[in-house]
Amino acid sequence: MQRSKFFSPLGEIRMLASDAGLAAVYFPAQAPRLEARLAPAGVRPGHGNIFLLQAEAFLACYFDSDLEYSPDIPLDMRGTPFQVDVWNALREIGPAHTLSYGELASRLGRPRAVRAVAAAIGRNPLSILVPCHRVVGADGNLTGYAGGLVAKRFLLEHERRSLASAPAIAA
Amino acid sequence: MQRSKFFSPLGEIRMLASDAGLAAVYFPAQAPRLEARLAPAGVRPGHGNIFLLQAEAFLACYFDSDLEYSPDIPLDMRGTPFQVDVWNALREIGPAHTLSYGELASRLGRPRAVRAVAAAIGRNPLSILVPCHRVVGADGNLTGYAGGLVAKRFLLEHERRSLASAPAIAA
DNA sequence: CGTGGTATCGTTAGCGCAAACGAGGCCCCG
DNA sequence: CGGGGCCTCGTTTGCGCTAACGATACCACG
Repeated sequence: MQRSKFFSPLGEIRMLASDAGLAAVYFPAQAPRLEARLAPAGVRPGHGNIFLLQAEAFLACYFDSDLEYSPDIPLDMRGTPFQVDVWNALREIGPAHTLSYGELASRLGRPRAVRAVAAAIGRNPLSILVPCHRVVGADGNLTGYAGGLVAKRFLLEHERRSLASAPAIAA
Repeated sequence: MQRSKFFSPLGEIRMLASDAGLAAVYFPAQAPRLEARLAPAGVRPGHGNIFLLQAEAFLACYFDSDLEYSPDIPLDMRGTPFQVDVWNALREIGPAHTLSYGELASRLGRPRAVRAVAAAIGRNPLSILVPCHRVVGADGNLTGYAGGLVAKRFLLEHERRSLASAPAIAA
C-alpha cells in the first residue's frame, strides 16, 4: 500500500493505492481505523504511483469547481459484498444532489436495511470520490460524516456554488 | 519493549526487556515468532536499559566459563500459568546437569503431561538463562532446540568443559 | 536395536452461534 | 414540533467448543 497527501480547503487529505487501484481517500482523523483495516502490513510513500497521481488530479479539479472531470480511476474497493454494493450505488448520485439513507436502501432493493446501509456508508474508504457526503437524513438534516459535519456541509455548498457559477458548460 | 544484541561463540544473540524486567533472550532464527508474540507493538533499541545490561554481563561471564555468576536479573516471563511453572522448574537444573522431559513432568506433579511440558519448553523465551538446553530425551539423545541442535550440544559441552577446568572455585 | 502404534495434555486455530452495535426512520404521545 | 420507544439488518465482537498439534515416552513387534 502506497500513500500520498493532498492539501485542500478542508485541510490535509490522504490517499492510499495498491497495485490494483486507488484504495482510500480520507481525512487524517480517520487514519488509525482505516489504515489498520486496509493496510495492516503498513504503508510506504508512493512517489510515482499512477492511481495516486490520478486522484490528486481529480481532487485538484474538484476543489477548483470543475465537477465534470471524472476520470475513470481504477478503484480497489475493499469491503464486504454488501458494502461494495452500497458504495457503488453512492457513485450514481450526481454533484449537489442529495438522497436519504432510506431512499438509498430502497434503491438497493432492501428498503428496511436502513441502518445497515448507514453503517456501510460510515465505512466508505473513498471520501469525495464515492460521495457519501450526499446522503442526508430523511428530513434533510445532515446527520454524520467521517470527516466531520463541517466538511460535509462545505462539500455540498461547494458543489452547489460550482454548478451555479458555471451551469452552461455542459450545454 | 527495548532490544539489544550480544555477540557470542554461537553468533548473534538478541534480547528484549520491558519496564518490568528481561523478557527474552533468543537467536535470530526465533525473531519472527518471538517478537510477534512478545512485542506486537514493536521494539525500539534500548541503550541504557538496566535489564539488558545485566543480561549482557551474564552472557559475557557465561561464555567466559564463569557459570557461577548468576545475578538475580528480574524476569518478565510472559506465558500461560503452566508455561511459567515449567520455565521456573527449568531454572532448578544446574549447569551441565540434564533431565528428561518425563522427569521434568514428574517434578511438576503431572507425570503424564510429557508432551505438554515439551511444548512449553519449546516456547521458552529466555534461552540460556532459562536452561531449556539441559532437557534431553529419555534415552539421553538431544531431541530439539530452538537455536538448533548444534547450539544445544555446544552449550552442554561448554558447561561440562567449564566445570571441569575450574571445579574448585566454589570450594 | 529399529519401527510403528498409541496414550497423554496444554495450547492454539478454526468455526459456529448469539448478542450488541450503528452517520435511520417511523409512530405515538405530550 | 420535540422526545421516547421500537423496528430493522449487515457487521463486529466475544465466547465456547472441537480438532489438530508437538523439542515425549513406552510397549510390542520383527
